[in-house]
Amino acid sequence: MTTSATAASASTDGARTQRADARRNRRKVLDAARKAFAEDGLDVRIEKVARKAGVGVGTVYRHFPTKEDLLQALADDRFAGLAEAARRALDDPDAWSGFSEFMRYSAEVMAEDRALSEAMDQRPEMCGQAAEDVRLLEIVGELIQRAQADGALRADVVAEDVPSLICGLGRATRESEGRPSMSWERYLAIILAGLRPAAGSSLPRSPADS
Amino acid sequence: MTTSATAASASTDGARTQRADARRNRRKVLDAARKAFAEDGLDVRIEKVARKAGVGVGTVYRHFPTKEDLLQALADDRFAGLAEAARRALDDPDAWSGFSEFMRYSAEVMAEDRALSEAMDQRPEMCGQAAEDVRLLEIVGELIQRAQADGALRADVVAEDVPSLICGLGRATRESEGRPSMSWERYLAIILAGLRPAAGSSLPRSPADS
DNA sequence: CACTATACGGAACCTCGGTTCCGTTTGTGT
DNA sequence: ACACAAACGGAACCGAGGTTCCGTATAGTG
Repeated sequence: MTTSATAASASTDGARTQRADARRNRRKVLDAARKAFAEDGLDVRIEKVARKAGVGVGTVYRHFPTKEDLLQALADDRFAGLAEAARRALDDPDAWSGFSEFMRYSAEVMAEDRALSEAMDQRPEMCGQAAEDVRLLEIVGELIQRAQADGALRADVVAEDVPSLICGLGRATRESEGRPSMSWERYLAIILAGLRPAAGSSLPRSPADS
Repeated sequence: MTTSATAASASTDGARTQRADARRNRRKVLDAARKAFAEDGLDVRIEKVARKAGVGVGTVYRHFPTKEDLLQALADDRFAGLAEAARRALDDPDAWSGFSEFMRYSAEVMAEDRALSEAMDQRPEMCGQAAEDVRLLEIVGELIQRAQADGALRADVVAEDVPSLICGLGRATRESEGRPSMSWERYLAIILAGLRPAAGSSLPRSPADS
């Protein structure tokens, strides 16, 4: 079956025999889907994706048998990007700076992609799987431990918290789409501040007050 | 046409002539809807609401011409509750404590009601209207200013931030439904910590939050 | 107890959007 | 240039779920 008889072209063998335009269209669909999902969230119409890609719905479906499959492909992509960013962050000599840079990057991605944050609480398994595939939590875990070892990060933070926080951040931000004055950066700042170890360790509780 | 002739019973005149069981059913529907929406989010099936309420779909529709109307009623209710809580918080002699109690209350509501947080970013106008109706932002604004005057709250926080933060909090929390180990309280703590004035900026630390 | 307006239940209806199908077009090897 | 499999486009199909309709049951009244 694979590399069937007649099929020639051979080329890179590894590259499944596939017509050039097909490969091109796949790319176009993926790109259009990325934008469309980012704009409209989980319930974009396939037809809109097709239109944006300049192809027919049939074509979308040949490349991705199901809307869910398309979403999955997108998710895998995004998570791969996050994992990549997390790895880069590990190289930062300063643990806290690495961690917060990673948070910033993630927040930005989340804020720009409406479907991503929606998927995170409407398709937990899908995201879990995607994250698993790229070892995201392991890497983030390291990031966290390094920062905690430096005493730069609350001790009770766990790798699993990060997706939730980032996701909440994304959500919080979207609210502000209308009002350009409000940016996700402010929220990120608040959360990062909240993640520093409590001033007097444990909870900030002082006897006196003003 | 209106208040047609025959119609009697009068009673409180203000209370539209309405059969007793109708009133009872309306209540049942509303309660069932509250639970159903909270569990399944914006896309519960009306039929499920009906089943939970122990009535037929037709009945649901007599009381609420549209799913959207039902949602609106629920939203109004929730926002009224929040406004109420905010007013109570204003009575707290300690500004920060009042503010953080309000945040806690809101987070709890958000965490328990899946539809509410979904509505906040999928039906902005609806929520905006509901909040408007109960002057929510005004009250929260006061809450904030009081806390800021005490130097207990970051100076750059605005009333409009609260819904976003709370909403994000709700979202962040839902993620953890499966793993009971993770509670919204941790996230609330992080955000509250992040909302204190930046460490450097003088002013005595204020009292408890709990 | 009889009567009627009000409510009820739930089957039928309608719309929307994902998915399939098939006649047509196009890339690729000869 | 030719032939054919691969790929395409988009109309048609189908199930899901919101909404409507109408025959039946009931609260309220004389």
